[in-house]
Amino acid sequence: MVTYALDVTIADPAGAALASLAGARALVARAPAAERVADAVRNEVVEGRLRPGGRLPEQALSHALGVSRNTVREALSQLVAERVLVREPNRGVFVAVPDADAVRDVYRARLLIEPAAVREGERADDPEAVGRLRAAVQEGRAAAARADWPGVAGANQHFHRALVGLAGSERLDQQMALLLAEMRLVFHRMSGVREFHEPYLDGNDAITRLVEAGERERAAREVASYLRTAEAQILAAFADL
Amino acid sequence: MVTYALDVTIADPAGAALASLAGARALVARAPAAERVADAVRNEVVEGRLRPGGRLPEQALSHALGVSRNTVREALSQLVAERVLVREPNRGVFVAVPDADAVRDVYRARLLIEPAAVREGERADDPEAVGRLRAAVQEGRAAAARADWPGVAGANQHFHRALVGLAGSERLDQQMALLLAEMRLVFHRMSGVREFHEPYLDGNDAITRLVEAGERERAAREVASYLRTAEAQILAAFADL
DNA sequence: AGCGTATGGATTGCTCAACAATTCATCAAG
DNA sequence: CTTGATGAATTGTTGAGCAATCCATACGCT
Repeated sequence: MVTYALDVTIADPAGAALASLAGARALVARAPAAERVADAVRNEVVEGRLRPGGRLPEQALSHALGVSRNTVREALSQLVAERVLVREPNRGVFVAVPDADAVRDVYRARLLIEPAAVREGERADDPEAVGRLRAAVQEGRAAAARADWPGVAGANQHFHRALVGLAGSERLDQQMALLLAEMRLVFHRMSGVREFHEPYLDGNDAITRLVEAGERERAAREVASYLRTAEAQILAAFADL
Repeated sequence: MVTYALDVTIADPAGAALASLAGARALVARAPAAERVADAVRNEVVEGRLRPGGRLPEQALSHALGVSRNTVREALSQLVAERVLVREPNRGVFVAVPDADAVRDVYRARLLIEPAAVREGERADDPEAVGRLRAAVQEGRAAAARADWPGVAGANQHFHRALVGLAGSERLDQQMALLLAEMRLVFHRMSGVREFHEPYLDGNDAITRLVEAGERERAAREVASYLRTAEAQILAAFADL
């Protein structure tokens, strides 16, 4: 091992081979505790095991996850910043309960970003990026075949992440991940996840084909109309609750 | 005081008037300590008093700001999530040093969001939203007249926030605030802030006039070309450093 | 019953002190 | 001039503790 590292150094005086190991640092140093707690809680929330409006007492989490209350606190703060949780001063943090306004706001953002990513994205003809679209479509079909409706919902989210991925911006990807996490909270307030997501399987396929064919303008319009009907449908479901 | 609250309740049984006070909660409960620390540090950074690459030892901050190290830690985590700071495990947190890749990534995001907001924003003909554009233009001119170049840079940022404000989405506004904070770090790595921002005073004015005239398509194109030249200029400045 | 007021427990917000693990500079040795 | 040891400084994380706040309950009065 030591010998091997030495060889590499000698064979490559400029150190380029060593530089390629820089990314490995993330692997050797395990994720900080607060990060892991945040991931765990976020998972429980988006997976629906913690209901919107539900409370997250610090001590309970501390005990359940085997970390100190301070660490829990750090994790919760991060999730509040992500809008997954809401903090009410001196009362605690709760799973966010998105209202109709939140839905409208999220869709206003998505309606700007997603069609634009399809229309002008720098990676819209990069086979790898487009491949992720196709993969998400197939993932959705497979889940539907198994009658795995949460799986269909997940695939749908992957599809929309792949759409934004066409833009080729890490920062946009990250932002979209937040918006989609919020959307999962919205879905958990609605019933009938199946009826909601199923019709979009074909739509996603159609959009993917358009992108693959380089018909970006038409694909973008399709995405926009997709989003508009989804928003209307969700708002309608919210109206009677 | 008590009597007054009582009167309101009686005069408005539905509680609509009380609902309007919900926002006041934020005023009665002062901002949490971690938040204030984060704001303070972020200010120092974007104001340029803390140089990119500079280190932020926890103990020093704790002592300087009169809060515990735990609180400092919470604030730093938040700023890391905002990409203003970077954490190197077991080494500390540092002011981020954006590289050319970061610049490209930020501009890819801005180039999608800003023109789209101008072209399709739901508030693009709302006088209040458009007024903020005009206000930012005047702020910039006033600052230039005083030879206050950091002021010009600030006004420029206000202008771009106002552009995104045309979309009418809180979440997009917030995202743009992060992108612009990162841009300030970029500027602090460059010299000649004056030469950089001054030419855009007229450009902003022109864009504002187009928006005011309802020429949204042309305004959007103008914004896009604005962003492209700015990016090229910044990347050129980065090339020789 | 209806309404204002204690009272006490539970929880949050924050601090302080401690300790293992890690990094880094220094310095000695090969 | 690299290797290894030594030690100081800093981070990561824990635990205990306390004031402030909230909330449910009980109490008292009308």
